[in-house]
Amino acid sequence: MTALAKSDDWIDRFEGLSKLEPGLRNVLTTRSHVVRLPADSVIFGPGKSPDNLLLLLQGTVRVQQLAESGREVVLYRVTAGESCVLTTACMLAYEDYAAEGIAETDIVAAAIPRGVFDDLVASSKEFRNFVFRAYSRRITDLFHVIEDIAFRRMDIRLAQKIIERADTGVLKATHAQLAAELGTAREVISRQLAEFQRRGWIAQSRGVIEILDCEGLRALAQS
Amino acid sequence: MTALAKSDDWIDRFEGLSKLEPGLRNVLTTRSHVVRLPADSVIFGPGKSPDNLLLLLQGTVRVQQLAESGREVVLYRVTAGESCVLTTACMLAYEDYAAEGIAETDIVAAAIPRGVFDDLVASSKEFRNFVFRAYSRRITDLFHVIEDIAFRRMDIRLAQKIIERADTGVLKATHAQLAAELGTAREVISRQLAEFQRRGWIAQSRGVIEILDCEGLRALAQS
DNA sequence: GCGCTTGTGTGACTAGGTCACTGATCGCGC
DNA sequence: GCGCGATCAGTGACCTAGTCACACAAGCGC
Repeated sequence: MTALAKSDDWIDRFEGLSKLEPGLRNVLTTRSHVVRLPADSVIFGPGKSPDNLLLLLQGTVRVQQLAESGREVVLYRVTAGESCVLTTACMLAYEDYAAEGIAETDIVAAAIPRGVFDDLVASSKEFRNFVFRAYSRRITDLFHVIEDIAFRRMDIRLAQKIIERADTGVLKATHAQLAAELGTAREVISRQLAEFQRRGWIAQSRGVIEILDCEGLRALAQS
Repeated sequence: MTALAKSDDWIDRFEGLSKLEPGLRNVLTTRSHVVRLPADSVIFGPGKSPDNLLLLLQGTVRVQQLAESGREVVLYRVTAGESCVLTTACMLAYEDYAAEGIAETDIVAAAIPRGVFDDLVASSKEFRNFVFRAYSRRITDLFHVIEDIAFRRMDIRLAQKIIERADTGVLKATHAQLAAELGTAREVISRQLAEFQRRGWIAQSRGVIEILDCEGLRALAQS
């Protein structure tokens, strides 16, 4: 709370905000507060619309869509230096959505109340640009999700996902989690991974995928 | 051009704008202009980002996503009384999108230049609400598209689409067009429609589907 | 009528999703 | 260390959806 809340240096972590006029920087820091949330917190979701715009300082938030069937797809992730615009500005109006945002790690974020958000949009062209660019970013993310789900092959999408999310050649995730990432069923992931393993691209153990042949995966991912 | 452009009564066709202060109504009418476009005009698309926000007065605009493979999905439609917010505010920033907006009928729309849009967002809380609600609407539409594509069965989606788009019991569309609506292949539509026909729910002829048993379709659509 | 274009029907095949399981592995309490 | 419940992974049978390569049919201009 204290150290971060009293300085305004977090503002500079946001590309579009660094050029904000000093007066408005002040508004931002004095009228927002820094919050910390543990991993797995539900930031927003059906029946829980937030009344703050969150600017993420540390950690990542996963935004996913749930179906009644219980299946899910990951829509996008908000990482440090990005904002959760869709939550505040959008969710207000149409409540029949089924997306939720979950803290994937412990997070630190600046929370801007609705009223302050509105004031800033009114008074700063910089801030408006920041907001609309953030929207733009998210919406193009959604377009990509749609394109992937509708038109791309699962093996390619899975290979991409593994490369994208593998940290130092190792990915800690269960088959069920990967299935939820890609909006498919667990069995499909199991079968695809078995095939990747057969080809010598990966090694598997419970909850862990180790990349053995990154080139093999990449070749598939790019096709 | 003339009659519509000189009066401001079109503003009242937009729910969120009717309460706009008189001064801003004036800004809207004097600094925007009414445009007419023929059916099939490309409003925006890859390589063609618009520099006006369109408020649709008459007609409908279809927004669809194209894949390199040539396949497409319809994302949503903008109808009279709605605005094309995603086009202006979003497309500015991230250019690597593959969505396009097409006039589905001849259209009449009020075109608000970027600068005027920005001024209005800055000066009117009403207008901000209008804009953010419009965003909200579109984004929830996208969520529904994702949910449909990822988790719903084709036969159900097709039945819904037929009901939704059939005018007085008749739908003029080719199988290929319906396939593009739903992001699937033409053959899939042909087979599903053959099945619907076999069940006596519809009759088909070249480019036309006639609903014979709306209840049958509806029962499927709601399951 | 003849040919062209566009729309539709079909069979064979592959990819992906569902269902109903079994077996493996882990953490934990005792 | 042992047993046990919970979680994770593997598998076969089956169904739905998408792909490919066609044939066939309807409208249209000339």
